[in-house]
Amino acid sequence: MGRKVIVVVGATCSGKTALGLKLAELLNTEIISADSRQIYKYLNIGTAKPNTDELDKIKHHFIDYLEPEEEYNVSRYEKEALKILDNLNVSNKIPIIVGGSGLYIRAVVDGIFDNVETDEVLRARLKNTIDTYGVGQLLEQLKLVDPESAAKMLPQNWKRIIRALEVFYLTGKTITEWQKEYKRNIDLEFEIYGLSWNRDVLYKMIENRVDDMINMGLVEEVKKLLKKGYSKDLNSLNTVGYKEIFEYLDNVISLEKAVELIKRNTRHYAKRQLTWFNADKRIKWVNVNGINDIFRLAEKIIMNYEL
RNA sequence: GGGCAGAUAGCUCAGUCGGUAGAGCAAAGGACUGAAAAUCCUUGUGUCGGCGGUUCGAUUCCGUCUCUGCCCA
Repeated sequence: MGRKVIVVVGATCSGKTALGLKLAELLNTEIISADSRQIYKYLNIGTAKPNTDELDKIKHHFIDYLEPEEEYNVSRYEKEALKILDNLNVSNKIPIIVGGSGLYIRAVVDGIFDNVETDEVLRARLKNTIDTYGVGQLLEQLKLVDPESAAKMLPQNWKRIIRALEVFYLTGKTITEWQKEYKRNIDLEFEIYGLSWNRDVLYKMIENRVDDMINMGLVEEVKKLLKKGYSKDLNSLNTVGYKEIFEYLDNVISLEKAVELIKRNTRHYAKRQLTWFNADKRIKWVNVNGINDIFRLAEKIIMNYEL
């Protein structure tokens, strides 16, 4: 029987942070964030990052971990997260993973095939093919070598197509085959808890939180990022709450419209998260309807662990 | 008080030369293996404002009423 790891998932705004903090406090342990945006420095208000008090009180990993211009990927996340899980095990602490980035969670829980590194030269060449002949050319190539993954690819996802071809050209084996073969051997047992809210209530909370973000100075935060010289084309800034404010600052839309769009896009995001997590049958869903439910849940969860 | 224009899906509107209707947005469902807060796919039945009339048949034409907006008094 492996070492236990507690995982907290759920839609944005569902109280994951609160539950994680409570659990970490009760179990005297640390939090491993699985959030592809809170991982970046200077994205605070718009990502609903834990505040400085909370970060001082409980040690958080992968918060303020990257500069906004840094490229990152799930495979790196998996490796680095596993290292932290090891360290915590050594010091006899039960790790708590908290986050809404489904792919990151999956990478840690199930692993992600990592036999094929990236090859920037090859990528550049493939990108060149796209620029000259269009993405259809690459999709045709992929159809020939790996029809199974080609069938799932859409032309708009050219980065995914490049990745699939990259894997094939570097190894002579398709990404589909690699995925099927992939098996990871780690001695960890993940307990995944999902926070479930009535959809209408969740949406209402999302809307309130967006209003709060504006009151807390989201527009100023975005202006500061621009002043620091960060481009809005950065992946880190292709984020709900930031891209809409860029539009407002460029006078494309009004602030009112930007707020409305942030609310809608956050709802859409929450829905995508739920679709993702609902597919994972290992998740233990807990209905909650307020912060007290979350504290009660924390108490209940820790009863399963000897202190 | 008079005139004009509206009233159709949760919202904004289109349309039916009379055979009970369709777009965008919202919403819902889904996919996802090195961008993942990303990137995509699928889904449109609603007393066509109420009541009468004409008609085989009215959401569509006519009358009337109600409501909304604008204009004139």
